Amino acid sequence: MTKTFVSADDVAKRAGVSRSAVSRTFTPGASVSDETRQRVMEAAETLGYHVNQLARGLMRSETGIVCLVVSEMDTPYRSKLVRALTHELQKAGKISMLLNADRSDGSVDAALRQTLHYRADASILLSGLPDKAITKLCLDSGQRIVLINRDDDIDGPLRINIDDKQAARVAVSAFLRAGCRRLALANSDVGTPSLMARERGFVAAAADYGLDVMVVRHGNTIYESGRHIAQSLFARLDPPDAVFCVNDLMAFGLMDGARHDCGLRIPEDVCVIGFDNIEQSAWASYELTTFSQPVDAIVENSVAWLRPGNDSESIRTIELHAPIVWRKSIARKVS
Amino acid sequence: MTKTFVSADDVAKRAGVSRSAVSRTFTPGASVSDETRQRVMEAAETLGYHVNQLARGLMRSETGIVCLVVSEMDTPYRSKLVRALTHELQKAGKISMLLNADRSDGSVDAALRQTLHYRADASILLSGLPDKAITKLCLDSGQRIVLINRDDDIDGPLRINIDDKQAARVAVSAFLRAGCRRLALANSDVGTPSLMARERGFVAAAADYGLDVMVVRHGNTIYESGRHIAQSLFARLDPPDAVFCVNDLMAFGLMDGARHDCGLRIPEDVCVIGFDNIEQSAWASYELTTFSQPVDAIVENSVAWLRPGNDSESIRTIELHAPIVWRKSIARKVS
DNA sequence: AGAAGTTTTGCACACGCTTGCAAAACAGCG
DNA sequence: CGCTGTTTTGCAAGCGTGTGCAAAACTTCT
Repeated sequence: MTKTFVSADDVAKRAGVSRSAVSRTFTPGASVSDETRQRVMEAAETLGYHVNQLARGLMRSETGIVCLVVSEMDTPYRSKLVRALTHELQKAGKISMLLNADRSDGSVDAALRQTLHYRADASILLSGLPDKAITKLCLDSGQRIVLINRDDDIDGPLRINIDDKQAARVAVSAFLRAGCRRLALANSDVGTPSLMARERGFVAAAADYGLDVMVVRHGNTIYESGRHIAQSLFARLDPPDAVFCVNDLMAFGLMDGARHDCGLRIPEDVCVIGFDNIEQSAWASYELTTFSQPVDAIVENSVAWLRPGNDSESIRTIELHAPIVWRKSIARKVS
Repeated sequence: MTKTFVSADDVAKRAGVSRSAVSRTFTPGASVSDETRQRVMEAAETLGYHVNQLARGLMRSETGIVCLVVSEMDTPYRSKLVRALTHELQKAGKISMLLNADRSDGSVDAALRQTLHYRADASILLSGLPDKAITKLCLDSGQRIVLINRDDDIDGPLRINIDDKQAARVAVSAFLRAGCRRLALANSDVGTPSLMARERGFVAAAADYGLDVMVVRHGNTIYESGRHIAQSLFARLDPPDAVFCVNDLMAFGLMDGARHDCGLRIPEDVCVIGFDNIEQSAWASYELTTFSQPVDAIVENSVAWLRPGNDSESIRTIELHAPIVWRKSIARKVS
């Protein structure tokens, strides 16, 4: 347990130069002669020197730290997003702190506090909704905030949303073209803005065609809820012939429920559409028609917003399109 | 863009005390009277003060930062582990930095360098294998290192491994009891120590019973590879009646391939066992018998190792048991 | 009240870095 | 060689915190 980090002073001594020279060597664009840079680099290499970013962050206004606030990150869609975000952030020279906001109770706020403790340059929220006071505190501290799929009305953060309404409309028309008439919607009890937007959009679009929708909400936005909903939906005397699930996980549960619990065939007896287009949608057991989350665009926009020199005043909300991906969970009814 | 963080000085001025008093208020166990603590807390609250952990890390030897190095983190098993780790680390007062080691080429080394840049207290490696020189550098800097399922022979890190050999042996005996005799093993080309241990363990255990194993390796350790392997295995004149897949994702691919591409039934025509026990194993479409990764134990041991005051000299390797989880992908052959 | 013992408090230095500023070194030129 | 203009370099002052040390304040006891 020596716990001996090598400092710029050590390197300076070894290279026979001043500490400033070392600092400048590792500061892009600073004025150092090729010769000293060479010697510094050499000394740094043999000593194993690494700039202390904590100390650097103390002087500069940027720390290079970006916080990702996310709950239930082992969900396929979330983990995909987190992977893509960290990857892109690293490419942009940033480093990501992962803040788990799992315990529901005020945990997003606690996470944002950590964000302040570590003087993060920015925070990206994938889950939950922060308290306005804390959000304001972060913004006042010069932090940038990105809200992904959280439909907040606070001014200051960048909001990236999916056009859920539009997607829901496409879902309805897809069902109708396939000859379905008894529409159902499977949602969770969670009530996230985007989930509710999908539900409302679907119901409204159906209403435009004069159709009612059986809306069922249950539990969390997970597989088991979908399966549970299948059992209650297909026990009805007027069971649906088409179900729009607010995400893929619920869709898989619903499909498995329909097939294995209720003895139904998909798409012959019932058509299903999901949302997110996670890996599993393409698996042969599901072949789920679903809407593709524009992960790349989300990431790209988030990272671009963090780059200095973009006028933070101009854009505040970005709405992205989620295109439908056709697979085999929907097909024309033979009448 | 004010970028104005409030410092301990501001709080001190507001509360009418010295800056030391503020510092001590936020240092557990320091000597402050109840009255001043009260006043400091109040001032801090109204001003929105948050201790600068970067500066604190400069003085103390601990930064509270733990780095998680992981590639392909959207894999179900990995994301589950990352979620559990961050959760437990947060409970222990640590914060996790997520380092994406996706680009294969030396990216683990680059990640470990970041680890040094931010003076992390510890690093936990879930993927890849680091260069020995860099590992040594980290250790020399007083960092603790945990290698999960990387069977490295460097001395210094804590190594947490699964008893793959034992699991493989259980798999063989399960197949034999079910009446299977033509065993196969589906592996990827990746060649991770743990994957190879499963393969070798399975082949060796089968040999003990005088049985040969058809070993097939293909691509990455993912769904598609499993499906591909199914097609090649079941095209043989002596197709297997039991397949052990080195992870669940490959098992799902293999099952879907067997069922949807080759028209086989599971478990009637072929029995399957996987590894990891991820969410999807319990889904009705798969009902996969598999080995459960002891995620909680892995996390618990990792975090315990980071706690100060455990004698870092004593334990170096922990081998954990992965119990089998019985589901329906294996059943007695009717002979 | 005064002595002795216990908290509490403020000062000042250290941590490892960046950066403005002025001195030093260098290059170009007559 | 001296003059001017351009790099390069070292000094020193910060950045926001923790902490040893001695002075100050408070307690307790005779």
